[in-house]
Amino acid sequence: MPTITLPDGSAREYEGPTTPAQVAESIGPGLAQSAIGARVDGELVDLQHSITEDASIAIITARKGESESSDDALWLIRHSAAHVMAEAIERLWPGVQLVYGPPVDGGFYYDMHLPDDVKISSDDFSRIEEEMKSIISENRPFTRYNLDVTEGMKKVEGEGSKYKIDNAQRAIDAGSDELSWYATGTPGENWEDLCRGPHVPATGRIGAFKIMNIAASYWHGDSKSDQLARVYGTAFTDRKQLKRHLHQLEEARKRDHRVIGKQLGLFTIDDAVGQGLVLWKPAGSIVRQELQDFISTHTRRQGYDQVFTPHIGRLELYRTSGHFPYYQDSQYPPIIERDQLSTLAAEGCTCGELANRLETGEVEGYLLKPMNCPHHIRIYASEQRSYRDLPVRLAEFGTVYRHEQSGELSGMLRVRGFTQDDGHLFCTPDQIGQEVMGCLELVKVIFETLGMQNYRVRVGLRDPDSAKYVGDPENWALAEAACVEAAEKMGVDFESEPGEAAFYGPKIDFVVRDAIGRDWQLGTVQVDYNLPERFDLSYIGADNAAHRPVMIHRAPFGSMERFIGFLIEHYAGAFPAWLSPEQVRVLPVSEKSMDYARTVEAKLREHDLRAKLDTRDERLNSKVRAAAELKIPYLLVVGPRDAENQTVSVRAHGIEKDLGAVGLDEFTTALAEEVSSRSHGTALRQLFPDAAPDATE
RNA sequence: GCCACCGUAGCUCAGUGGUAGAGCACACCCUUGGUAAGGGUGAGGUCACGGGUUCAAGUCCCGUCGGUGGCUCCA
Repeated sequence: MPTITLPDGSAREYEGPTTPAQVAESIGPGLAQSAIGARVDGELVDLQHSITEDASIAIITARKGESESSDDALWLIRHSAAHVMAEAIERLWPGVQLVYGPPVDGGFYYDMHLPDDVKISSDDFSRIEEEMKSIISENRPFTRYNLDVTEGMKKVEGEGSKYKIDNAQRAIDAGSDELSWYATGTPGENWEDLCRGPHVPATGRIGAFKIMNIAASYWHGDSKSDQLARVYGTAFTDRKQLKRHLHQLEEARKRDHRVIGKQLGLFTIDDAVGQGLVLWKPAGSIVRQELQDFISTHTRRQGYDQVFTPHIGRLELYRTSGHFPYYQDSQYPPIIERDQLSTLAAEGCTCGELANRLETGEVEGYLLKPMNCPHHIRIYASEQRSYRDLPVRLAEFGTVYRHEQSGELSGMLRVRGFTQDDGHLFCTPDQIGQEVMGCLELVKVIFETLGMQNYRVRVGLRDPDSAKYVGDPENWALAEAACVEAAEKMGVDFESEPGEAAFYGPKIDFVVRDAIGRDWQLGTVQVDYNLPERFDLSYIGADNAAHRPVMIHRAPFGSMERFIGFLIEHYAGAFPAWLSPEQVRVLPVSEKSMDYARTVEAKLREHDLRAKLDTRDERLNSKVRAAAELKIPYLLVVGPRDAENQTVSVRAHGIEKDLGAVGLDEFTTALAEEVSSRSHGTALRQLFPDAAPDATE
């Protein structure tokens, strides 16, 4: 006689074993009809799941129309849609071997191994969808049945798919004492798949779906293993939700930094220069320079010293640091002097030998620097250091080059040449805590100014069972505690991830998500015991003996390329005035007002504002439109009335109307103040308190 | 790097093996205007590159380069 507790706390008793379906039925026919699954004691299950003991239960329903379905509901629908898609594809292309088909963020996919003569392309999507529609319209029940491990393995092995055998074996290895199948219909008659479930009660409950994309994947995520085809789709309770989802995807694509970067003339990547090498156009350079100035102001306040170092360094330097040859694959090849090359060529040296000799140091060369730390380390080592000098904090916007795999390159977010807001701190072990804290404070100040709230913090700690780490365990414990404490004090949510530390020390990473849903690591703070050792760094302690300093690497924003790529998407190109390439544009109503317009422009420039004048022979409508598309924060319309009164008629980005006229001096002062305080929309709020305060966000 | 798809004017994109297209942007002319495209005229092309098939290739085939998405990688 199980007692079932509902989410509202009420309890019901049932005769003998029951199911979520029966529970829903007993509550009401409406609920029974819209139920698609349940959580029993927190576990997601089928409606037919057998409940034999007291349990708490929450019925999962598919909400229609405007209200959004819960994550659980979408998970069930998408997982079930993956099955339907797999069945459809198997019908269309017999011989396809299914591998694995889970729901994911925003949809689902199914990995499959295609016979050699089968290729699925986006042209086939409508056929797949038609087939799926027919399966859905048959409204066949998802029917689960279980076999014990022996029987189950016998069945899977009999069917002979190595992928399914592997899946079954993994389930058993993970501790399952039985294997389960889901048939869409009657087991033995209809299509079925090895699957742990759960699913919606019947195919008809998949309200709306769409095949989105096809891509390749590797079996077990191993690039040396079988290549699989991955078909992506998405599914919702009904068409309305699907339509809204597709619309959101379209809107998100408009924020894509590559699209906006082109529209606003911020940057370009030119094949004539090279893959993954960003050319900052004048407008983008302004954004970058402003941001660098901003960051520099704060690092100076934190006691950093600015340094500059060259773009290349001797190979020996990187042999010492260990970067060469360990990361050779992702470095541009070494630069070897011409004389040396000719000598080697004359000796008949092969490429393989050359590589060997470069590695051993018999042949010397230069490396396009993959990291700034060795250069900074040599600056530290250039003087004798006392404990009184520590921490030494060196900062540089240092450009590094990494030969990333071509398939990885993506706009400004993954490039081959990039400038890190790099810094290296050399300190005593007991200074680590305060220094890590300082790094996080900097991040916090800058993210707050930029209005960035949607970032995650990851604290990478060592795996206690692994021996791959350098440095003594006591120091590690100290450094890890410092990182965790700093993250806690920063007051943001963070995840501790054991095993994610670098081999040389724990780290804190900042992760953001781009317009199309991909995660990117921006900044990082890393404690390092390794490099001071490798470079034999020291300082003289109070005891007059030499001691080893600890290094902290920190690039709180990662690279200027990635950070600004992300920032473009964050603002959808509508930068706050202080960052905006063009802060204010003057629009004369007609040529007759051109003289006054020039006075206005000159006045703005006197206040160091980035102002431009639209001199085109166009109507005002056209000038407003052009400026609005460039997302310029402030537009000043000037006509005869304004000339007479020494006023400007203001329009602000995001507010699609004339806000009214204010005195030229008044406007200029207010905007100059907004810019110098790096605030967002203060001039607008000051001059036009009635205008929507958040409209420029 | 792997797989799939894509590459046509500065940009966004049409284009059925048979004369290379549109809109925007650009130049010039008309227009002198008060808040998201005033009108006209014109210029602009090695259809990514290299081979091949064909009487004929932007279109079909092969290769190379580049881009996009995913996978893998990321000190």
